[in-house]
Amino acid sequence: MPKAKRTDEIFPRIRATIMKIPRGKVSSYGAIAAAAGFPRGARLTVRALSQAHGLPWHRVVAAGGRIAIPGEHGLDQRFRLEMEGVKFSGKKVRMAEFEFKFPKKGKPKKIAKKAAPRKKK
DNA sequence: CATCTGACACTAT
DNA sequence: TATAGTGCCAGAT
Repeated sequence: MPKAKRTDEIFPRIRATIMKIPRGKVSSYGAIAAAAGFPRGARLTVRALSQAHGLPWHRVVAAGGRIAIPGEHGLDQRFRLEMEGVKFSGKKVRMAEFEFKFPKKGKPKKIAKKAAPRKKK
């Protein structure tokens, strides 16, 4: 088995995560990456969206609900989100009301979780 | 193998 | 709010 754990698992995983975002909700690059298994892979989410197509890219925003897409595409994204029922506060999405939380894998065992211990090298 | 780039996140000023 | 610097990860050259 697997050892694959390579970049081959990155895109498929991120794509699947993005697909889980329900209509009318949004998520951030960092949150998606973390949910997919890459706590620091915000850039990976970016790549996944840019390379793959067919994904609800308009439901993905930067931290704080900010639209990180330059040019008119950003306005397009905002328009699409409003069309789905998402409201904005100035230039940002009201994350407090529309940020989608991904399901934690979880196992119903005791809670716990301590901050993510960073791997040191 | 070294360097740069990118639809980022976070902190400091 | 805006700008700048730093860290992160993978791909492109």
